[in-house]
Amino acid sequence: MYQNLFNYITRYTNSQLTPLEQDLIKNAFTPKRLRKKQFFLQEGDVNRYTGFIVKGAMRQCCFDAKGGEQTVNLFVEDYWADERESFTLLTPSKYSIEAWEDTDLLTITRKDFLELATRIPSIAEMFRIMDDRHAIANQKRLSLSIGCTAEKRYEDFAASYPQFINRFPQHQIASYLGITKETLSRVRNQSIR
Amino acid sequence: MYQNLFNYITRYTNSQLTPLEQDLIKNAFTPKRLRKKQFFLQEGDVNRYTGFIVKGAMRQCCFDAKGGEQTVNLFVEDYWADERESFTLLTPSKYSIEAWEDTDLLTITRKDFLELATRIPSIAEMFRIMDDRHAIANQKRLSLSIGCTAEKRYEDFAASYPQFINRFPQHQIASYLGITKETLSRVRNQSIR
DNA sequence: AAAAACCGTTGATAATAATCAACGGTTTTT
DNA sequence: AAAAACCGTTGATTATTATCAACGGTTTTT
Repeated sequence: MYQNLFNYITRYTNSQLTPLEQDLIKNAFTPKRLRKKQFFLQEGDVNRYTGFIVKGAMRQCCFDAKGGEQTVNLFVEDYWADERESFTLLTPSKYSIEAWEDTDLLTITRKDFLELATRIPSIAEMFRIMDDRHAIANQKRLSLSIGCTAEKRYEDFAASYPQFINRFPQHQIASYLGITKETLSRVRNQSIR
Repeated sequence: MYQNLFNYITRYTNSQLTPLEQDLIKNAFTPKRLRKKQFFLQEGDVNRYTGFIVKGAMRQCCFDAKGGEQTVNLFVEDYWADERESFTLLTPSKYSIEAWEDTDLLTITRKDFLELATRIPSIAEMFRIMDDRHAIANQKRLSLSIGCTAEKRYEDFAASYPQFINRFPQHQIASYLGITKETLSRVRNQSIR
């Protein structure tokens, strides 16, 4: 269960965790299991916990009055599932986070996570690197979104995140890309030819 | 010159800088002055310095073969001008950063900045808070971009960043929003009625 | 086992925004 | 002071994408 998280940290920071640090981490996180379609976070609630995904798939989304929904983020193994604004500022979340497969998580509050970072240098280092990569990936997604057609956006998505393609339905991927499911379907079928 | 930066740090962290810390900061940063249309960073170069904008306005942009250009970020006073990917990974930048007004900057390398953070707790704290806010703002920009029409995006932009409206030409703002200058012009003139 | 909900696809039509072109009014350069 | 470049606007046309509706084939629920 915890091995994935240990691997993740060492892979990010290029340094080993001591047995003592591993114990600290084990004590700080709480395992949680969700079934498909269960919510980790409900719109309007405060997102007190972030969750490291050991196994499974989740999405961040919101719903409007007329039955519509928008998917804004997708998560699989080795992702952290949280709504950054709510988790950071402890404000009510505008989004929900839903398990899309049966999912195993390791959860922790922001306060405990920050405290852990003061005790374990690797965790502090991991935070910095995660923020860097997150900012870089988001900037790229933004550039594609404001500068490219639906077709190019899907092309790039398929090349950059092949691990998402067969784990989420197309209408969620379409929404994530900012297009309708019909347009995505046409884009996919045209690019076969 | 440095007072704006000191104010910025104390405003972010809610804690004062000691005289010693202020001296450390003064020694770590190098002032730089740019005239309008001068480049702080050229596409293809490595972005070795980030710059705190004391006074002025800048934009991050790229140019294509056929004379076109795309503006992906706008900066004014109290912003940090850098291209995160190139600055972090020291890879050649896909973007340029150009002064759009005569601009005064305080510049520093990533290495020196990180080292400063180890000596001055307020700087480390500032990094964390900056990353949080940056991630939150970018997520919002992304949600608007994939979920809203040109009109809504401009509305939100005008409400959220009034300080940009009269300092950058409309065609750059249009590009930043992912629409053409003609569409922005029409959106603006329709919403008057 | 039957019913219901979900999913991806296709077609027809409508809305949105891009493109191309031209214009006067700036500002900048020479 | 004249020429050139830049800027925002408007009109006409085209391209892209959304919307609405319907369909068969799944999967899930009852």
